[in-house]
Amino acid sequence: MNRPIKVLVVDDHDMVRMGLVTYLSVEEDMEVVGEACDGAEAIDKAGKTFPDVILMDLLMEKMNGIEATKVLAKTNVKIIVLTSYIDDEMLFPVLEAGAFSYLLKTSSADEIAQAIRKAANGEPTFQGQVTQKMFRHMHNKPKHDELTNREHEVLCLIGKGKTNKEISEELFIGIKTVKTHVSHILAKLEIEDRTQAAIYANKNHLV
Amino acid sequence: MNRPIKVLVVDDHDMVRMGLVTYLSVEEDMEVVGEACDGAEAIDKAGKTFPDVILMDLLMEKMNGIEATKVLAKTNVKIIVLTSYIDDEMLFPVLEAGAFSYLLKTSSADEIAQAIRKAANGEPTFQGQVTQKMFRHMHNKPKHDELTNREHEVLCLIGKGKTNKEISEELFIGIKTVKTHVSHILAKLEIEDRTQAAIYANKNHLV
DNA sequence: TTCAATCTAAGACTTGAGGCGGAGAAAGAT
DNA sequence: ATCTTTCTCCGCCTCAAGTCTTAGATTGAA
Repeated sequence: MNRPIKVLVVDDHDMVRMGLVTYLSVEEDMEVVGEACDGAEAIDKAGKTFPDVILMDLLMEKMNGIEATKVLAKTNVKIIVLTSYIDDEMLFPVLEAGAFSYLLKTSSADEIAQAIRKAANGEPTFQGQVTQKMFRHMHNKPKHDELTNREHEVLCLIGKGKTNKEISEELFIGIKTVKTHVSHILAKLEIEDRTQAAIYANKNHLV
Repeated sequence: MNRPIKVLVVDDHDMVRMGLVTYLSVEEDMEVVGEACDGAEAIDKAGKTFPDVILMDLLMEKMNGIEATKVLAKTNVKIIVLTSYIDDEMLFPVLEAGAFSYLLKTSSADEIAQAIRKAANGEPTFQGQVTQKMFRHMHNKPKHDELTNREHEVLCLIGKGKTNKEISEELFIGIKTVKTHVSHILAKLEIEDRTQAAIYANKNHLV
């Protein structure tokens, strides 16, 4: 065996970091070179410690894991997402952002160690339902994927119960423009009115 | 100092248990007497190790934390709920079930140790917004309680995205009547339009 | 019996929402 | 250099939504 695999642990939960560090310390072929509790700190630490693998939590206070992954994936570090549950809203964005593996926090310590070894070797690990979800995602992507950024913003505000006037003020655009966006949203989502749009936004956790 | 506080750690995440155990082992006044990864195992272990305090996760595979709390709270053990986020759907049921303290997993290791000491001493700990939520829960029971049966029915249909006309047909009443109900709903819920009503209905799982 | 709550509904009125069609500007892709 | 996408905005039009006020019928409680 060569040099140990250098691991950076990123999680805003004290105890999760502690658990990971404790376990990984007994594994002889890997070494925790740093810890971070948010995305920004992760980027900072990664620039100093040059890890081979990063264990990354997704939900964190300051900068979330997706943002950090986007930045870090540009280097050659392998990012293993380690999250509490499979959330469609997070899964695909983070995979697109460049995550290399996707594990649930219910994983045993051993499974995590295996995933780290594989990642260092260039093999991704995807837990259970993730593969299925990816498959479904490919063949049946959500309708709101077709929305433009602006339309997405408007839909979010509709989902909060805002009127067109309020939206126009919040986005600094004219009411007419908002109406145009709304019409496009309704057409793309194949629904009839803003009420259904609001329901859609909430059901799909776009709010 | 007397005998150490006996702690039982219940969580289905390997790493969380490991993190807790690691930390608590350096605290001299407490001792982890057992670990469990679901509610059933927790009850079993508690019956054998007689802990003073139980750190309990809520979301677990087999038997969830609420069920386990209901059973265990009947003994004199103090149960500290340790969860990822404040979910109204879980908070009050688990408090009613007999939980003694409520902490977020974002807590520092030190905060958790403090909560354990306090619990052993008979003092509950509630983190941040929990107290506020409890207060609001007590004094501000859901607004839709004031709704009449008919209004409740109408609200549900609004929550499904139906128009007044559709509602009138579904309930075999006139559109004018539906409008009357809608107006009353908006007034009682203190909102402005049916879109907000739809969001309300969905958020409060009235659909 | 009397009173309060609920469900029903009407008329008159205002306004927000949404469709339809057109159009200019900027940015990227080819 | 041209085409496409996206974001911006206009006017015109229709209709659903919502307000306000009033009111009859029923039911159950005081």
